[in-house]
Amino acid sequence: MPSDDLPVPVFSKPVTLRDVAAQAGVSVATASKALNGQGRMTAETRERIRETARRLGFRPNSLAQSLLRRRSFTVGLLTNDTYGRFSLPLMSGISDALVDNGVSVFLCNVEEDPRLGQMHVDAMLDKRVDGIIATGKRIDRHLPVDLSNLRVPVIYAFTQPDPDAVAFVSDDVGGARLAVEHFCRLGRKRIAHVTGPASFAVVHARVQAYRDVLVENGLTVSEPLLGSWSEAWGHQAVAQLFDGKSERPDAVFCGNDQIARGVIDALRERGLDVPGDIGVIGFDNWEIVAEATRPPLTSIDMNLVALGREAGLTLLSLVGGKPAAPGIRKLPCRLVVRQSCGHPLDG
Amino acid sequence: MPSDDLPVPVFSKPVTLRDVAAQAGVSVATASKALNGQGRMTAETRERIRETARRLGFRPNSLAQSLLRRRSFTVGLLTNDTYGRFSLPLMSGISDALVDNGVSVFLCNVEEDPRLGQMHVDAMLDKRVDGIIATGKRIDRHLPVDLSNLRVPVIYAFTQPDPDAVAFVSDDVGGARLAVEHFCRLGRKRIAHVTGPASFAVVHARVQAYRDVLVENGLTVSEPLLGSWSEAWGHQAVAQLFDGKSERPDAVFCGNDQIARGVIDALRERGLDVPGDIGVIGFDNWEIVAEATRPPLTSIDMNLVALGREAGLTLLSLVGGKPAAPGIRKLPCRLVVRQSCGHPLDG
DNA sequence: TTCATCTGAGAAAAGGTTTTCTCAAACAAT
DNA sequence: ATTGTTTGAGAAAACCTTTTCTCAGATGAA
Repeated sequence: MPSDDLPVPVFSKPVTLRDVAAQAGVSVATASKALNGQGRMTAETRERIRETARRLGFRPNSLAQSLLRRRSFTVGLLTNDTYGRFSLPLMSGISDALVDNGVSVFLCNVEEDPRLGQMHVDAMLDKRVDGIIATGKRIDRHLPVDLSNLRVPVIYAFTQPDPDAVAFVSDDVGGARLAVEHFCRLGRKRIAHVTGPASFAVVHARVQAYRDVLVENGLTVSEPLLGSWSEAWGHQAVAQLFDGKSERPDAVFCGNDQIARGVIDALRERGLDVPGDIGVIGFDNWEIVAEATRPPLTSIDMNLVALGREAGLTLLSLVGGKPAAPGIRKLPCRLVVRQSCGHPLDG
Repeated sequence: MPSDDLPVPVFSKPVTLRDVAAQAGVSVATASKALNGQGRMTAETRERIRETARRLGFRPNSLAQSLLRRRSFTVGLLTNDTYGRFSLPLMSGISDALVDNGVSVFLCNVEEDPRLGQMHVDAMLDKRVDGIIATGKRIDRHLPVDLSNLRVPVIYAFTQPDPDAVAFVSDDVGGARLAVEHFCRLGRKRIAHVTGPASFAVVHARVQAYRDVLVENGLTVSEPLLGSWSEAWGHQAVAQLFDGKSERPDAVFCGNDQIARGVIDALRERGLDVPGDIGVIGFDNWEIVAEATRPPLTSIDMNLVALGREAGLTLLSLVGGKPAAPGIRKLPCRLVVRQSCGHPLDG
């Protein structure tokens, strides 16, 4: 027994407003108004049209709507970080903020290629995106694209912004302070800093914060060890720290979680106990690393999902016509305590 | 001295074909034909229109074009893997294939939420995507969306497909064979297998391949150790392998790189040399893990970028009207030799 | 009855492009 | 001089929806 009142799936051509109007015996204008709650008509007419639309499985063609409204409910997301540790949570936050508002996201990877970047920006503009978000894997490098003087609003998230643009980045200085201050609170006295290469702006920012906190707490500042962002460097750094030339640290603040992992492994190999003898704090809170470390790694989380969400929401308000003050907004990091930093020491 | 012949950036409204036509003193129809190389007109007229368009910085409105052509040069990419190890290289390959053909990608994360999934699929269809690609983080699980009987072609990549759909997955059996056969070629005799939980289909597929290769080579098959996908399990597994109850292995094939790393660390802690005493091969070739392992990890790469590219190209040909045989295509893995598997043994 | 107001609904324009159809002018052939 | 063909270019329809304008009929007041 065929059930005639089930919505019939449409296989061939999509059903248009014209179809609905014809079925309901009204004009397309009336049909449109009925479905959008606009215009004046009898409740009976409106309901009949709505019912017809429902029965036919009508869905308005966004292309036609966008063409008319000059608003596509679509934004472009540029990145140069395909495999990225940072851009993924970022993008997750951005998507969250946008899809909740019915906005779709064009994802474009521009690599390091200006030609590719220009191509993508042009394509986005041609497709009439409502706005563009630029994200990257480094806070101190530009994407290889020129986003100044576009016809749509632009937001930068975790990448070097143009002057006078609206941008969101993590507060690296604050994050570094969180880590070092936590060590101070725990009673550690000789806090070392092992971090990445000097070519990164964040390295200098965090080093400065590290120094500041030590001075504020009346502790002696030892020279930070700059290297690469790798586990191998963490190993090496431990060798340097324990070469006997200087006083042994009782805590190490690391520039990222991979370095921290290298440090912890090297310490264990030397028979030193973490956190008993030496506390370790990492940076990035990359769970896959932080949780595999023995003991699990205390780390600084840059709240990238929240940062992305903030960027998305701000873009939407910009698109909606609300102005936003240009400038760089730094969003706070948070300390995620696991076991590698230890408990308060006695005394 | 102002240079009048520089292209003037357009700040306000986008310039339309109508503007170009007016400036060039022709009708929009003629202008359209001139720019698209269609119709008949004097070379002079065509060039004048082209020059005018160039000068005005004209770019056709994709929305209008798509509306008319019923083709948007846009595809939707569904995933349930926001942070994923697997979906990222996959997406990178897909994007590659598509952007080279001028197609933009809507990225949609559907999490595990069928309501969200339906929302995204509807939005894509409303925006008249030319096709949809579904990717996931697991080969043996469906995305929480129904993609059957859509009006556009659908391709599955690295996720459980609907019956009769076109799908691409990695050849896990082949990959496992590559690893175990490599050990055999190197002269290893007692090859163990440490892998993930039984709830994963790939675990069984690889176990079977592992057994087959051992039998084919006349080696004794020891019971594979099933656990979790973590480093910690790798550690534990080594404890089991060396509990003295059974003969010690001289090689371990691991279900992923994290397990392999745990295995190698545990072996080193027991004073065993990798690859001297025991060879280790991982799976996934996650460079960040494989290269940080000491010694660097030999691993099986699933060629996910290539898989993604293949999926993208196939979708395009489907969109172009060329039929594709339904079914699951398995793409080969490859062995990436680093140091943990060792060199051929004497004898 | 006449005028004003209100009501329900359709006609038409707009958004920007592509494509088919039409047409006048120029030219060649008879 | 008449007919047929080619050429260059414009008019108009189409894609689908939204919105403004228009209008006939109904209602109410004078």
